[in-house]
Amino acid sequence: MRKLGTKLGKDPMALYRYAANRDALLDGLTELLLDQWIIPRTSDLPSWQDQLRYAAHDFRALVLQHPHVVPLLVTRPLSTPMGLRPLGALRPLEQILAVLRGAGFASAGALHAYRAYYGFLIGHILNELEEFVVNPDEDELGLKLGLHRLPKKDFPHLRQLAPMLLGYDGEAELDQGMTILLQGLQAQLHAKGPSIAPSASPSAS
Amino acid sequence: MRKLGTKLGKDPMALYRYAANRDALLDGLTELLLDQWIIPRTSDLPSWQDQLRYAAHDFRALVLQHPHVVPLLVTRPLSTPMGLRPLGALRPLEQILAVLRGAGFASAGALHAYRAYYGFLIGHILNELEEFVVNPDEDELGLKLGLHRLPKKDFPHLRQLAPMLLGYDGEAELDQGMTILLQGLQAQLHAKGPSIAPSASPSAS
DNA sequence: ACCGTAGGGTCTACATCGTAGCAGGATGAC
DNA sequence: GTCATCCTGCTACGATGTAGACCCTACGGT
Repeated sequence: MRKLGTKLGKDPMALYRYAANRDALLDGLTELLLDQWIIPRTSDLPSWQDQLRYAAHDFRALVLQHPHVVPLLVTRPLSTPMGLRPLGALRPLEQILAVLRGAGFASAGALHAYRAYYGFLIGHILNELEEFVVNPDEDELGLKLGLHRLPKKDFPHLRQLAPMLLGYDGEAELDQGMTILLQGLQAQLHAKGPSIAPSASPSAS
Repeated sequence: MRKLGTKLGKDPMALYRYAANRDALLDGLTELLLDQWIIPRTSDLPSWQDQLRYAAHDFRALVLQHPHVVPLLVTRPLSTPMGLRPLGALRPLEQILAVLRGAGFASAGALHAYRAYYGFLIGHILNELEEFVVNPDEDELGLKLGLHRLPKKDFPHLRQLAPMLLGYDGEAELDQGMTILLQGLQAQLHAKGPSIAPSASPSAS
């Protein structure tokens, strides 16, 4: 607030003319971001898998431009009920549901599919934004990543990962994950009927 | 700090004998939680898919007992490089890598598979912990979930979801997602060879 | 020309927070 | 006895979010 105020050359209190409080302002940030998320329309991209795949890459590109909003993106929904979120933040959800319904999912199936899709997507983002580099100037891999600290006995596999950690290709990895997920969803769709796995307890608590 | 201090009947400053600062204390919390995560050993559960499935359910049960650490769990790694995390927080990672290597994944493939797995897992958790209920006392679904606020024209699909939102079964949904993911990983494993999609740059930097 | 109202800005003040600095007190080794 | 080690407490400082009041400017109606 104070920092933002001076950044704008205004009094910090001036901000409260535009947002009720700090949290509301942060909610606005997430809305601004989510509202930029483009979900291809069925008329532009006939295959629903392609639509979702494209949307996933678009989302990734978007949040990578604003990595600092990611913590907000994941923590705010934990305290703000869906019904109270700004409309701009719900638009992508609605559009994805539309894509899924159009693909043939029943309404419950569409919800499940959306959850799997979006969950996977932000899970990937969280993975991609994790830090590994400890000493950027260091040449030796183990030192650069701080992995030398780990006992060789207890962390043999982790210590071997150093080269792969640096060669991370987030886009390829997301695409690969999407392939898995979309194939899985398609299989569920073709299985029709229950659409939700016929295991577990039939009566919800 | 102050709150915690009074809760313990001690001076807030006494805490600083045990943790360098607030952040370190929060890191300790996540370590405490992650260290309770049980990854079944191959000797106990021969199928690697079953191991990962079991671990996923265990993780879910664990964090549902401590939902307030979830924000820490997802945001802390964004600022703490992997190499600096406490050992207890890295142990599950190491064990999962061991499971994957044992299943036949090469070291790069194991990393990719781990990322897909863990990303999917926390994505699910974030989904499951989202709030929807606005007015718990309200009987009418739309009002209860606050969905009445959404324009019918713009949010037809979302408004239809009310009944499904309340009948959420996180355990079944996680299990279903795991089925998709594990099948996908197995397919990658059997494809052998590159194990990672044959695109992108072959030479790591 | 006047006034009223609304929108936006600033100042001050307060409670709350994390934490540095120092001063004890308790315990056990020698 | 003396010392070192560990732990606790007090005080104080700076930073933060924000309530409350006051003020300035713009503008429409008359």
